[in-house]
Amino acid sequence: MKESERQLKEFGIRPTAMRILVHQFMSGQTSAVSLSAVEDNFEKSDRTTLYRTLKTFEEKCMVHQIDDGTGIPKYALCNHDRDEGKHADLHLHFHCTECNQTICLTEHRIPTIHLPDGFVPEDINMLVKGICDNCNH
Amino acid sequence: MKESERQLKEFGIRPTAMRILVHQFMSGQTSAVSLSAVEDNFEKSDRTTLYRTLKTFEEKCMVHQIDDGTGIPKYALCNHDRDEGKHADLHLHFHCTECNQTICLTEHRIPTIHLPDGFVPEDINMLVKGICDNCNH
DNA sequence: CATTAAATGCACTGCCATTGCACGTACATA
DNA sequence: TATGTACGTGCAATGGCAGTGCATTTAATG
Repeated sequence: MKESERQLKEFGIRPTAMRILVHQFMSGQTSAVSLSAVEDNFEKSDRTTLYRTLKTFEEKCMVHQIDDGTGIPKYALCNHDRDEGKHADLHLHFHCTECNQTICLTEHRIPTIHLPDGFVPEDINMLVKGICDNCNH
Repeated sequence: MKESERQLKEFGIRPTAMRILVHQFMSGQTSAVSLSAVEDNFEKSDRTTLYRTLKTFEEKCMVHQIDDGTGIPKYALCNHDRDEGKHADLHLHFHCTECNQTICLTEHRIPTIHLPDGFVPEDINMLVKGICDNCNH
């Protein structure tokens, strides 16, 4: 896909074959993916490469890392439609304890929080665990 | 302290010497502690014992586990003053990226969230990262 | 084509949660 | 007091997964 290549360039990432494939893969996902998941999808490639690929994507703010409480970091493409600046991941994340999938609820902004005096917030992470729509039927 | 012993019994935990000590230790903490932190404080005892001690405390709902994004689980005594039922940890957690401490902001309840249709919430985790009061001076 | 930087693959380290097993200790019951 | 049983503790080992160092390959540039 030329589209993936274009996107990569847009974020200042050199569009290598591997990176294009990984981007395509992530574009096709409805939920966040773990490194292992990517690994399983590209058995030909090395774990380290994929690891660093995701890191690069993250540094360039093309994907954001999600901590869904499983201890295994997940990654998802950022949604830059709405201009969220550097904090492109300031939305709600939902982790389904049934199917073990983690999805971004980009519609649901994290409500503003008032902290005690002297506390300066820099990043906010909000995670809801439960049963997702799919598993509820 | 007889107090720690009393508390343990109250939660249905047999008050062994080790458990009493761990409880006392946690009572004296202002921030959440990791297993390693407890370990460092009780060099005489075994890591496994402390690990299982914390697990037991958690199962009996005397402490709650906190995921502060560091990948290392932290534990803190639950605040049962306000009756939160099983969800005694439904408050905000703050992780200071400077001193690396994680504290419970029990005053700050997590705001109610409206999820899309079909999504059933069971647990909510909200974490703010930033600079704490202490490190700000 | 030559030079240089970046990307990739391999081997390895290391942290830390978690588990299996054996031994010790408290508690209940006769 | 003896004895059995469940629970607590300690040791050793496993295993998952993040992260790193280094050598090799690939791509970009003049």
